[in-house]
Amino acid sequence: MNTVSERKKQVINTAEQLFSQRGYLATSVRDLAQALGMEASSLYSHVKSKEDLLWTIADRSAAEFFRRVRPIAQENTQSKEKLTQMIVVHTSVIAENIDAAAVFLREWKHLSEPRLSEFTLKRTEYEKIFRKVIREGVEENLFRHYDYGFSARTILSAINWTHTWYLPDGELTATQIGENLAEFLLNGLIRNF
Amino acid sequence: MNTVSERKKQVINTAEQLFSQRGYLATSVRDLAQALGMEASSLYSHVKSKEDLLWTIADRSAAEFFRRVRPIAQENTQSKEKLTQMIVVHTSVIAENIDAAAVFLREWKHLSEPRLSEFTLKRTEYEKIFRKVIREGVEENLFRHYDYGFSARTILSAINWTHTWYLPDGELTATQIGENLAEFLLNGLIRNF
DNA sequence: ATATTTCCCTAACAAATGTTAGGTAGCACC
DNA sequence: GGTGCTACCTAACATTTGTTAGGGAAATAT
Repeated sequence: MNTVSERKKQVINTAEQLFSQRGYLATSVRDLAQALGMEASSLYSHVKSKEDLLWTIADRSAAEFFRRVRPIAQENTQSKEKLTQMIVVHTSVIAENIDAAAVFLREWKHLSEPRLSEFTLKRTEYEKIFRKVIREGVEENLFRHYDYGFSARTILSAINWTHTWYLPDGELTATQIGENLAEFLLNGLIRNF
Repeated sequence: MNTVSERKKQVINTAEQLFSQRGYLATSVRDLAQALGMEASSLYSHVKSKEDLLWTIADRSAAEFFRRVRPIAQENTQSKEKLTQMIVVHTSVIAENIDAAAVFLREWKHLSEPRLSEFTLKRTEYEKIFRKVIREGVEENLFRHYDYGFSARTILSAINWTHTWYLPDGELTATQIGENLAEFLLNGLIRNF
């Protein structure tokens, strides 16, 4: 019963694009309807409310990050390898779902309670995955020791911002960008001799 | 003739706070007026339009980043020292003007033309300051070579995100956070032996 | 053939939006 | 004592907002 009709998928897709490009508040229900070639009220055959759409998009995007990144953190390999892979894959998730990711990263603030709290909780959960691997690396004496939250947030910030300039048809593939990011963040800008 | 009345300063200040906390579009003129203890229409004695407020805040914030960071880039010291200082000072500007910086970083998208273009131009200008110092470091064979835009954006993203979690009364001062960031970004997470 | 479901419509709603018009009370200055 | 300025007011405006009510046509299922 959790199947989503084809038309509803189109609605969600279009919403992702518009929310991502213009922002959630700057996108009216009428804008969205027009982009779909229907009247505003017709949207309500597919969706309970505008905020429901925002929630759907944000929640799915969150789920995708968990689905792809968590398994890596649980592997039994070196923390350096794991963190590298996590950075690469996180970058890929952004690149492959660029609009949804933008909504996930920027528009979640417009959720109202209790979903807002639920969402921020998930975000913290996700950050913890990174913290844990970083802690492992520190305990192996491989990573420098900063506050774990600080390290995790710094890394995630650097990756997340790619959503503002990543071009699907640019020179670099998402994986290449991810690999560059991983190298940059793990080794720093300064060369070691 | 460029003096700003005391009351107008209060208006701008309050707008900074509200735009930063709730977002530009989510803050109505009536919200702002209420926070100032006046009626919505009274705001227009001080300000031409709501968007004018946004512009004022964003433009001033931009000016402050230029004013504080550009001189460092022009110093005649080692690129490593310069970049470190630029990271520290950029972090301080955010911390010292946390609301204005948040508006500068997140809400500028709601400017309309021609100011939108003017603003994005300034942003690119600012990024170039970082690019130049990074290029210097690469040419001195001190920094690793990535695309200069990539390096600049990665560094700036990591710093800029601090605006979401920086607490004026937290454990770390802005300068300490900046120094940590500089060390992290220049040396990487991995220890060198 | 009938019933149900899917998908969309027109029309309307109350509320909120940014902004303008026009006015008033208090103050400073000549 | 009049002039002008500052800082606010009430009232109203045209639009836009998200959403609901109620219905209709076409496809699908029974």
